Amino acid sequence: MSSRLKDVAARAGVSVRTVSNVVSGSASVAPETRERVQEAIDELGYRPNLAARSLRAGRTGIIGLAIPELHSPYFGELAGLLVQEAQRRSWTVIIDQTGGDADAERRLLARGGGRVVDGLIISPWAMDPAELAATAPAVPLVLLGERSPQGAADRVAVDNVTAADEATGHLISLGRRRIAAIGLQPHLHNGTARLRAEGYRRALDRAGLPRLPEAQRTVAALHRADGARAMAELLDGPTAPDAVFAFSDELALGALHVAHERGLRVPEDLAIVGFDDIEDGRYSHPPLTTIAPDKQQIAERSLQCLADRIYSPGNAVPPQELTVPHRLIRRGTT
Amino acid sequence: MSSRLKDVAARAGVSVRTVSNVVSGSASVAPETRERVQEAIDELGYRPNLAARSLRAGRTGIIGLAIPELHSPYFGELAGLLVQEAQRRSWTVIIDQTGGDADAERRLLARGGGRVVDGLIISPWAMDPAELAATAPAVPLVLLGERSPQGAADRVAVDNVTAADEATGHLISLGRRRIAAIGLQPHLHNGTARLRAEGYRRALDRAGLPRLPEAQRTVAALHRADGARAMAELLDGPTAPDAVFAFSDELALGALHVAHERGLRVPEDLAIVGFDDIEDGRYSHPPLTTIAPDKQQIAERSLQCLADRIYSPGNAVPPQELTVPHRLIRRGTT
DNA sequence: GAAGGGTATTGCAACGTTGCATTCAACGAT
DNA sequence: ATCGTTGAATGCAACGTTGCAATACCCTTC
Repeated sequence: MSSRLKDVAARAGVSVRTVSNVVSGSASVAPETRERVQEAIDELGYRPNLAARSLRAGRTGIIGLAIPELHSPYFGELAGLLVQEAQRRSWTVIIDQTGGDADAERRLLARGGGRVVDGLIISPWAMDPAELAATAPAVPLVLLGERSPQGAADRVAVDNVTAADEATGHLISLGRRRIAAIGLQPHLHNGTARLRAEGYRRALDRAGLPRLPEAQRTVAALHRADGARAMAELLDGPTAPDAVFAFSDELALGALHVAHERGLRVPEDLAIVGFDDIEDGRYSHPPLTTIAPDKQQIAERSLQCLADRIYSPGNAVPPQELTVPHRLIRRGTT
Repeated sequence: MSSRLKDVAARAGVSVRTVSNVVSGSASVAPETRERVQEAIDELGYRPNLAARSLRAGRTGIIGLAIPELHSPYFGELAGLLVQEAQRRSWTVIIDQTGGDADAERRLLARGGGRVVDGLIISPWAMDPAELAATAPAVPLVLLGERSPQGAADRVAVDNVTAADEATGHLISLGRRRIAAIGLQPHLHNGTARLRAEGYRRALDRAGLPRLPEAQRTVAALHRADGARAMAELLDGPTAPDAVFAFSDELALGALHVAHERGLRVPEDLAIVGFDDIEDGRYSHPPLTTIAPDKQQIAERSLQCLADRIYSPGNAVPPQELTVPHRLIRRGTT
């Protein structure tokens, strides 16, 4: 059933080493020998044993990708791009779902040391960045979207503060004055929400608009349901907003849903800006204005970082902070 | 940097084998020895080398999952469930994106023989089922949603014909008479679209409604854009439909989008039923009526199949065809 | 005090592959 | 004819782990 170099060698009447040479193509092999070996390989259906290869080479050709949720459109799209980009480099991707669970993230880092993977791309969510830095695994690490504390690892992200500032500024420029924010997550160590909140406040301050605490809504997660809940709370509150900046497109879509339910016209009565540029947002009714991070670049540069560290561990540069571009895409909700 | 059993053994002053015993916990070790070894492990930060373990054990603890697109909500949600379920069984999942590309699917099956993976779950798309059966890899295989030709592998799917029949029947029961179908894919070997079309036609026949060729729209892919295009063609055609059965929720959402654009009221002027029950559909405006496959069961039973074949290759039963339940979820579009 | 049974520890070998060094043959140049 | 060079094929060893079998030791029992 499972044939080895040895079996092929026996069948072709050559040594194990020669078969290995044919398979790898590294050394020179006489044409007729090569042909004979190839025949034996085909007949036996030989496939190299990657565990043995990895053991020998000290590398697996596998990288790990850890994201909170695969089923969320943003991470789904990003994972798709990363896998695609990894294939280009003939890497295989192991995907892990941490589910916003700190334990799962810890387990993952621990396994990173187990050297199943040559490198790790992680989008931290629940784990304390300081702990993350301390537990740094035995393999090269790239952080997505999270500022690592003392530069423990390479990091790829958009400029969240500026992006949120732009989103809010866009609403202000449309004449909106009661601008709510949906998506604060003070309970999580993940800094993304904090940065976006900072950008939101900065834009308000610059325009001389008051920061209303009740207009800044905390959410448990970034799903549509959370956005819907927050929107309902806002509309039931003392001062209904005339615009909303949601920290993710999913939140925005949830908010949009509630706005429709309540009979509000979008964007006339309520303008909405999201964040992520997921595909759904292009097909919502009306289509969603959003901040679009350059996901393709996130994927490319993350893998570039990993490749540099995996293949040239010698000339290790200090951890880098890479900022990928973003842009405001104006659609129907503003 | 990378410590081995040998290093730990040297430090703790015991043999390599004893360290291995401590790590695996299989044999009995004296408490004080265990403690001494554990200290050495902690100090050196020892992590087992999984390549070596796999080589020894003949198993990797990794299973492969091949889906056409990670970024599509349906596959994203399904992948999430599968990964979660795999974690429960302490398996790691490698995800591969075939992109509806037959070559990618072939490459994957070939690699399956490379024994990086102990088993493979594949959602075939572009590959000819007959070829798929012929190329059966060296590892256990589970097919998602595809009827394998001569029962070459286990298969997990919903009853597509019946489900499509129910969806169409639902529209008929609402009094609709000009019911279009969006999602035919005669160019693909993937049988899913064909089965859903069959169910659609069966329902029409039973109700004595004519099968209008121009009401059965072919699509290139199952995305919103394809649904939008097909809907536009239908509305520009000679007889505008009063209902649409879309073979996926994404198609349905694209169609819904165009319906809004054209000023049609949904469901009054146009009723829509989708297929998949993706999360977006619950938050569209109005929420989407759809056929919901039991994704949790798809995940559970696929992995159960794999586990059976991986751990008990001896008592190999013939390939099974598992049908998972589905149900019609009525929401706002009908 | 010898025999028997259990516990704790160990050495050897093997999983399948590839790097290194070596061998052997053939050929062209001197 | 001899030497050096190149091409082709090979054997040995090692990657880090664990199964198997063997050993050494202590304790109980008659």
